[in-house]
Amino acid sequence: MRLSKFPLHTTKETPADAEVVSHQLMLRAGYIRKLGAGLYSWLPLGLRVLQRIEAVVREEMNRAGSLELLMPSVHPAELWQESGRWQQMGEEMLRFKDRHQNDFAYGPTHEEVICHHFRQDFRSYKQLPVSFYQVQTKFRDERRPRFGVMRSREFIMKDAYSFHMDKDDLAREYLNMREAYTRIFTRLGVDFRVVKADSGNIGGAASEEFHVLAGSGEDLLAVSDSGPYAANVEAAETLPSEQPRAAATAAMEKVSTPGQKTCEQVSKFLDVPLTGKVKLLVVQGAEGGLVAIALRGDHQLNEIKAARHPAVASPLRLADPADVQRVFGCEVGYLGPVGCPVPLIADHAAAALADFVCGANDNDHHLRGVNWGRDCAEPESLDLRMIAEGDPSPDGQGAIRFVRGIEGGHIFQLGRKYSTAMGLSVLDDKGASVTPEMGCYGIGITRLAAAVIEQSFDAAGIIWPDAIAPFRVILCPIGLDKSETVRVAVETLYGELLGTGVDVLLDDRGNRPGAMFADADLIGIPHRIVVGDKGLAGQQFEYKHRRADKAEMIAATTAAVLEKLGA
RNA sequence: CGGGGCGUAGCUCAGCUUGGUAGAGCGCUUGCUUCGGGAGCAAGAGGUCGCAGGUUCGAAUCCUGUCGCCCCGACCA
Repeated sequence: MRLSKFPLHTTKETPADAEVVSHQLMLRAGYIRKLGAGLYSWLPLGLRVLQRIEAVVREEMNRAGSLELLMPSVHPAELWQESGRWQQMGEEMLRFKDRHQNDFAYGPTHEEVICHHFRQDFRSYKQLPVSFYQVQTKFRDERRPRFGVMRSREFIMKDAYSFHMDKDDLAREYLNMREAYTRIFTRLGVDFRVVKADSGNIGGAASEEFHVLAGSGEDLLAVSDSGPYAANVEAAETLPSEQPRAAATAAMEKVSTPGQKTCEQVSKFLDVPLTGKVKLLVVQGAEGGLVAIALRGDHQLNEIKAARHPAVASPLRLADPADVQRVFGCEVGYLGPVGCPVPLIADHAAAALADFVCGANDNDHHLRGVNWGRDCAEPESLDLRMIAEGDPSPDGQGAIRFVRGIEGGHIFQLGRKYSTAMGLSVLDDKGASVTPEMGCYGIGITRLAAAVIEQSFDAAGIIWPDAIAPFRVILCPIGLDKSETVRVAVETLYGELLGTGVDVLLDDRGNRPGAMFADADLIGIPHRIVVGDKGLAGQQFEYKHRRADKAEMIAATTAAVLEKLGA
């Protein structure tokens, strides 16, 4: 491609409304342009990157035995009503009516649609297992789109769905996809981690996320400092202490704590560590009523874990303070397990405390020297809290530290949630009806483009890995319109590179060298060849990798250039 | 959804407090000179000041409404 015929719109100034570097650089380098909140156009340069990513994804999906198809982005409401998600999805799903006043949704995901097609055509165990994928535009009406294409409303996703006769075969395919994803992320040249995940409202059992590690990532990951453990903090389990609970030594005592409502205040006021305090959160119960949850003072509730408890309403909702006042007879801030008027469950760490401090269920008063089993009922003890930095890794190897990641892929074993809801069934080899097991597997194509940049840039601009660079090499002729020698040399090289199938960009705009180099660096082409009279005098081109500090001289031949490109 | 902020030239922004006929830098066009890390000089083109209403002799500026965009927060005990 000749830059004289390729619209390249770069800017020196950083757009005001871009927060993260990937967003800034994609705008500055002319990869994307904003159309509205969470809506971006991909300019020719940017589209090339998307197509590169898609190509890698397609190759590996095909290799893994998945079959590409294409489903509509607009879905009839009936399908979503059938699965129950028409109600569940909430505002995130964009809904509209057609001219006949029928309801439709712009598909945020395609489980319902693929299930519908499956039941149209699949009858026999002989047709299973089967796996389909598509690369399709999705729309999720995010409450707050941000960070450019990293969290946009419209985005391109590769989503795949597999169908199986039993759980074992689903587990096999899950591993197959896990390997395919690992190959994809490796080929894209990113530093990534596979982490245990919560399956969210999509439902199902096993689930892992592929995270591109980056400080600007929106997800917090709990990883072991010395073992393989890695989980999204939402999903990270915590272990009960191996030490038995200490024996009670203190007598329970009511103390006045006027105005001390938070754990921090009480801790300071009574001079006891946060780790010696039990706090009580009150949430809506599953069947009306309230449920109390006891946590150690320094711990945070994990809402996902709590909502899984059968007595707790799902999704989790904190109790209205007025209801708490009515039932407990005191303000939130003075709640405690002694005389707790509602069912109580406790996190392992809170249940392991002895001689602890807690609210007295009486305004402006707390209790100290409280012990489970003696002063109040022994609680049901389970894992309810967020994992914290410094906690032992749940697999017993090392301690937890937090890192940030960008979720680029997610694999699920869905089980039969959708196949049941959508009425799928096939006959097995004995003629019995079986509801197939399902898996689903997603990769955020547009998000990955941004994620790669978050990991690979410098002060001058983007640094693309070879695998997804819009062009592999850029030719920068110095004094193109003055020197016939340069013109002939660069045109020859350009033609020969094209002939070998290399994606080559020729900067034939006649710019000054500084402007040429600045653009080349900003748009992030990994290899650069400078052709100038100086070098040609010694039969040499100048080669520089985008990451290298300095250029080097190579023989002025196409073969020497190809060798540098690793082609 | 709650809170805050911003809409003025293609881009980044000033002007608004104290109403008086619209500005800078970058970019763009033309010419000359330059030519190995975003060149210099000169001459130009380019804006219904988001939109609608109101106040006023007069509104980018004041008032009301509306639309769009950005940021923070969304659960604490």
